[in-house]
Amino acid sequence: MLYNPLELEKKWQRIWERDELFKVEEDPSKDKYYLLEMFPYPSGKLHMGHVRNYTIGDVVGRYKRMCGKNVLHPIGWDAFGLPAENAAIDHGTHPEKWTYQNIETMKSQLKRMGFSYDWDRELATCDPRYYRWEQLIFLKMFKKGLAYKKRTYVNWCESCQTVLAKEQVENGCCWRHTDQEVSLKEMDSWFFKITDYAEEILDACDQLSGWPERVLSMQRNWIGKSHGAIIRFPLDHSDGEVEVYTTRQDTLYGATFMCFAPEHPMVKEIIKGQPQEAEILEFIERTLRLDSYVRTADFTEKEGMFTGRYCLNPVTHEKIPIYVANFVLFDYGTGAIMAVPTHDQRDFEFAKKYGLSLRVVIQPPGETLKEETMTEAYEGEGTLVHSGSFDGKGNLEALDDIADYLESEGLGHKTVNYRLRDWNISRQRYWGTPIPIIYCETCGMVPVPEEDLPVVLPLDLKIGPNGASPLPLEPSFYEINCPKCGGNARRETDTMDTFVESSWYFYRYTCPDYKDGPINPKSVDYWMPVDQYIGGIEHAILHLLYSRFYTRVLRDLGYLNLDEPFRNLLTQGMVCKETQECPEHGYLHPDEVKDQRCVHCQAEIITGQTLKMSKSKKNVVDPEDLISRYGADTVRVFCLFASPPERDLEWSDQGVEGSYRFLNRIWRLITDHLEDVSRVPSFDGKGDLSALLRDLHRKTHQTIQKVTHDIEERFHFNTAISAVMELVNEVNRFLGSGRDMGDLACSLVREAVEAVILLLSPVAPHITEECWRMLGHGRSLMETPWPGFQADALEVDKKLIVIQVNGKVRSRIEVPASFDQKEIETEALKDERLQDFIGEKTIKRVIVVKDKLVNVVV
RNA sequence: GCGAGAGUGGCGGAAUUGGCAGACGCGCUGGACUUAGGAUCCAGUGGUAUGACCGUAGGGGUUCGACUCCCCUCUCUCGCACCA
Repeated sequence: MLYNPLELEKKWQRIWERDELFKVEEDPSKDKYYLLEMFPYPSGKLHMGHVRNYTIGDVVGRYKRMCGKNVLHPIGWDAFGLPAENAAIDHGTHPEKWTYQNIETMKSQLKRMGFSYDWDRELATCDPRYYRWEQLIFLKMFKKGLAYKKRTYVNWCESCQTVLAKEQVENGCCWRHTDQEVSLKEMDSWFFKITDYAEEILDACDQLSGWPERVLSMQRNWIGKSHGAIIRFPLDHSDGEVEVYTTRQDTLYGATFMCFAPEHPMVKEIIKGQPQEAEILEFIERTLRLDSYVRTADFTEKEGMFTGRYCLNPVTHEKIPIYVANFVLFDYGTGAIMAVPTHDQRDFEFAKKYGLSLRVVIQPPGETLKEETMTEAYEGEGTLVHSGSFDGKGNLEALDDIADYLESEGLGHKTVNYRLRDWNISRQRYWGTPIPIIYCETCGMVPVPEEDLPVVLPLDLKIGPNGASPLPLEPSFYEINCPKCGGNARRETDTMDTFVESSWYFYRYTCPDYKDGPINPKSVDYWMPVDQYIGGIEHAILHLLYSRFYTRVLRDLGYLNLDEPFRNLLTQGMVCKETQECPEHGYLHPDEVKDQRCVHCQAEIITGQTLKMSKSKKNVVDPEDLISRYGADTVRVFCLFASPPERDLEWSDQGVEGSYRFLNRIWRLITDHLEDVSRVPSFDGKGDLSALLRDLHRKTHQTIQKVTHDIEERFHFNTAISAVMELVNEVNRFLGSGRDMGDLACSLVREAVEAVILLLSPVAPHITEECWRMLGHGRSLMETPWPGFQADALEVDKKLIVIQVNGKVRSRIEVPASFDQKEIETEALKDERLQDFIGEKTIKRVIVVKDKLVNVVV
């Protein structure tokens, strides 16, 4: 009988579905285990990244189930988003149709992989039954001031035709369109007040012991907490004042000028009527037109313009000039800085360029700096000078003293600053959750009454050829009467960032049909937090930060009693593959290469770098092709065997073949010896075993121990699989040794074979299920307990002792297991090979490591 | 520049409370079976001057003993970066 994965996998998938083996209910009598993989965007079909992510999860899920846990393992669809609209523009398909077609395709692919999802909990975020709750949460946030609207400079992506959050800008470009530079645009946008939770989210990082340090450090970095002071500088020409934020209040006496960010609203006020007003406005406009990457790049020179106005240094009372400068960031601190050219390199360069004055206020130890001779700023520690009553103090201790002084004089105060900005959630897009707000001509901004939810996204609209959202052009959507006064009103036509949907979907999985609110408290109490979350590192900031924020919002709205959603996080590595290039035709798809030549022009191909699989590099492998060639089990085995999950996986067609061969070996092992093995029960632990049988018995239990440890403690499936391979090799050796196969021998082989099946079943569920039934078992492996190992089976009667001379291995001896240290030493010193090495030399010392080695120092 | 992680055969990777470096797999070599072999099985496979030698990016150190701990250097990956 040949191994026919396609037929056999289909059969078991049908049976699992028929018997509803993946369904799960709340059961207070059982330990719950919430296993979650990041839900996919329904982009068309599954790619290898999905397959790897979901395979890792499925192994954990099946393993935990066999260990007796009540496992929640849901899946759904992150179904709003721009690609659906792009498809609509390109192919004229409506986003809804496109999305649901993709869901159908990908769902059947997931099923073909044999993943153990509870499909009854499936959700799609573009379904009004989902997003209506998101709108309700929005309204509650709005009422608490956690959602607010403001006019400000925002990041605009021309390709997306929409605004982006700060987190969605990478190197000055859009996170989706990595070659589309983001520009600044002044407009009204909705924000979530994530900054209110900055401190809490940052603090809680220390408690997330189940998260990779890498992710935590990225989050801490992103929040960017710093300690400093706000200092107020009075304007010279009016009663106004300018606030600056600094972490270096110790250098305040050396502040000889001030710089505004070009966006700062005060600039326009103070230059009004100045002779250089027009010129400055032109400079501001020119600077803001630059995309943020160019503006902040290393090669961009620091530039500024004098505003014609002065302010007063609050401690020296000197008049200092006010500049507008391109390098000052509007959205950090107060958007204005005090410049201390002697102790800040950027300020130094700026001062030199524009001939501004310098004053040293920190002298380094054993050196005296002079303004006229300085060639760069001194940013180190030292003693304060020219700093009034603070002269002579160390600059670090003066940090606090000066801040206290400012506070007592009413000139400023200590403060903590964060780099994190509020989350801009407005999107000028169609395929998203409508923001439930109405603008009334008389009442102003009015929230949609809760009983009117959901604000349904109309599905009968066509996206224009320029890609812009049809919502602002559709009177039947935006024309509405004010719910308060009944007068003329207009709906908000922005939709929400799709990251809002993914910030709470894992709560909805616990109660997908709950009708009385977004979250059923009973279900959430039972299932949350997520015990294991698995996904790509690319969400280290975006999705994971937003989810941590949203959890706190939901908590403070009274929906849950929880601070952190994800107890343990596993960030799996990327799936990579060699690129192949033709000098003529560029990157080539594997199908376009034959015998190392380009199929179009016969040119020899160049093998390029190993990079993340991507359509643009054409170094992709279609999971569908693999499944129909080898079956899902082979794909699963390879994904896990090739590397540990957190590392990148390098694709290897030959490695896949190897995994397929391994499953074939198991298949033959069982089918070839089925008669022998099925006529006896598995070894019951009774009876005297010969040394050979005891070795096999021991290997079986060692393997159970190792596989359990590798999965349970560290998710190292690659070593778990190799341990099973070793056991298979051992059984084959045993069977090939031509021994007489008595009942006892058969029962031990059966024990070993059953261990192979059980241990491998989370990884390759189909073939193992088939083998399990062949051995006469009636129930699914999913309902079979995970095997335990017997400690007495691990016992050995002889131990191998390594003998070293001066730390180098020179010999090995076997001693009875009962030997103690002294006996081992005596026995080792008798060893002939050792004696040869020692020769005439005198033994200085002998180190004995119990049960392991003897090191003789001569 | 700051922060995090990594560097082991031809390749993917094993080995971490310091104790036989290279498990397992791929590839390769030889053999068996065969009309055939790109199936299967068996044997071998870090280097080498074949030594009792060398070898875990390089250099130092601690130790009886270091892939593992400490110091320095190099390389690579990722994140942040004119953050005041």
